[in-house]
Amino acid sequence: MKKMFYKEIFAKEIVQLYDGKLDYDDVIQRIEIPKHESFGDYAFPCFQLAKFEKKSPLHIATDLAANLNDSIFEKVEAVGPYVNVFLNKKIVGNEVIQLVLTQKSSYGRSEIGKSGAIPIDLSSPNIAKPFSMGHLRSTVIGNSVALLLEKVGYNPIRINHLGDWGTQFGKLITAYRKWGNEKKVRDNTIKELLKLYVLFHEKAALDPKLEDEGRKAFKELEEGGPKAVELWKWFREESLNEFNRIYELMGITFDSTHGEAFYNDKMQRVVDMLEAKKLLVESEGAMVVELGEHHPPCLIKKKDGASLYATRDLAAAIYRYETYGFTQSLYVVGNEQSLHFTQLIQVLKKLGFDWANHMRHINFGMMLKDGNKMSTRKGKVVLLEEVLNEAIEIAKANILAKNPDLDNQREVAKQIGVGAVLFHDLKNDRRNDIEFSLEDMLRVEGETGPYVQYTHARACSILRKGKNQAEEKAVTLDDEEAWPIITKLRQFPEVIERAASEYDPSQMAKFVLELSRAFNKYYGQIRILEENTSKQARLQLVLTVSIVLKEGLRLLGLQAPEEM
RNA sequence: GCGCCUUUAGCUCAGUAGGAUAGAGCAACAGCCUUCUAAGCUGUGGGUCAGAGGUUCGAAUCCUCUAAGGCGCACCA
Repeated sequence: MKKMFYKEIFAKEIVQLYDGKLDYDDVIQRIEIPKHESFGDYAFPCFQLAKFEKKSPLHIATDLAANLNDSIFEKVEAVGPYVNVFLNKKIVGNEVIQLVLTQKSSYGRSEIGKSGAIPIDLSSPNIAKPFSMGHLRSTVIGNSVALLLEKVGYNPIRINHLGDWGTQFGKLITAYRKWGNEKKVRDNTIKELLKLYVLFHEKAALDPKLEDEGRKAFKELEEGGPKAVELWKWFREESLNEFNRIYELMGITFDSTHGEAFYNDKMQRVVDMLEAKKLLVESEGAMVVELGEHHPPCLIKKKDGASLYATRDLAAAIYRYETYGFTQSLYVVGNEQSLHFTQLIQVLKKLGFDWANHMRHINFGMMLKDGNKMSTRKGKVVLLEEVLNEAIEIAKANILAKNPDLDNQREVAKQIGVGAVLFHDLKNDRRNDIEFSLEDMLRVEGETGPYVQYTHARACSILRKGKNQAEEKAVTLDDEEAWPIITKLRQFPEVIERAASEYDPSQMAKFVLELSRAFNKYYGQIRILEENTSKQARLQLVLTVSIVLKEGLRLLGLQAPEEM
């Protein structure tokens, strides 16, 4: 992958001027990108040098500025204690544009990951419950993290660790046996099951004995009781049908859908290992692993002998290591489970598995409703499918109003509606809690997915009218107004690297917004299709923007329609 | 009670591993389509960066304390 080393050139020149007295790595770290365009493309603050040079930073800056010269710099100036350099817009602009034009959608790809396998635990909805907004976050963030990691050369393995096991199914089976109606459930599975689940918790609050009954039913299931298993299979299958519809809408696929139940026969081995290492102790009737003063113990077996969340996750972690030989193992799961993952990693380390150090909880904030957690148990859920469909309807209405002759209206409306919802979830730091707001989620103006998609479609429209002249031979662009676009295009590979290494799609979301803004501004200033000597160069710029926007959107899991 | 996290414009958030005048979007107001997609662009107003100390040439950013809010802390996942 060819890279552009403008910053490195700047750093090298400074180091040379100080002839061994400065450390290159130190200098490169200190170089910053100024906030204001008027301060140039890179800046070097001279405060640190003042100490051993025994001169004022202003003095040093002036000296440095006077002695720096490289054809790549258009201007070097000292402003107070800073040395600001301006890159040669023609040379750099041209290099960037040609680079993107040759590499196309692989621009920004790297091999940092060396094909290392990274299983990513994402989405993981609970069977027999509706796909809620909460699971949207895991799905969308996890998918984008996978795409980013793939772009930097890793081999991500998307695992949908379905919540298809556990006491909750005992509860559900109990509820179904007591109050369920087969026909109703058959007609409207998820909604009816949710009703039963909520009902169970309402009744259990009054009659604690129900909880025991639920636990007993789960025990029956875990021991393979045929009637319980039959019900469970039914609930699972119906739920999967519903989930698959949503995944298809969002364009997300998985490499594995081994849910928790898959580990049912793999848990005994974990228990044996723990026992062999004498880590398992009895506490209040349950079997636990003590984790010292700093953490509460990790529950492995309930007093009735049934397994728990941690038991299954331990088995899954080991299975993943043995199956994939991962370089990292990620869990895209909400903040509220951070204790669970620290316990999980601690227990694995106690078992002597060094690879536990490569497990990471990719945590994210909760979707709140009126400042509080949404709880399935209380029936407080917003259904993702309904939100997606509403977003698609809005997109359809917009198309009808703005571009009624558009082909493929259904498909485009889907791309835009889904794009709005996904982007809304990705644009902010994943660790922030987000207050559920249908209004915000369905917005299509401003900092939104549709805004970026629109910008891309706009660029495509110009290219169509430019009759592909952009594809022709290299030419030189000399619009000052294009510089902010060039700057953004240049940063794309760095943004990818950073977003991938920090598992942070929001950086990519911000990037595509900024590139869109830069392009839309340019669009307002320059008449691209005007017949003159600049036309072809401008069209090339437009082409690069469309390539990078499309690729940026793809890395977020969004489609980029060419017309909308 | 213990642990983790959050607090920046009316609202939602950025703020590049401490640096030059704290930025966007939304909302409000005022402009821009006979000419490349107005899901766009331009402009105006709006801030004691929760509060108090400290470290530093320099703090929204690091440290300490205080306040408010959230999440977690044994047989749910």
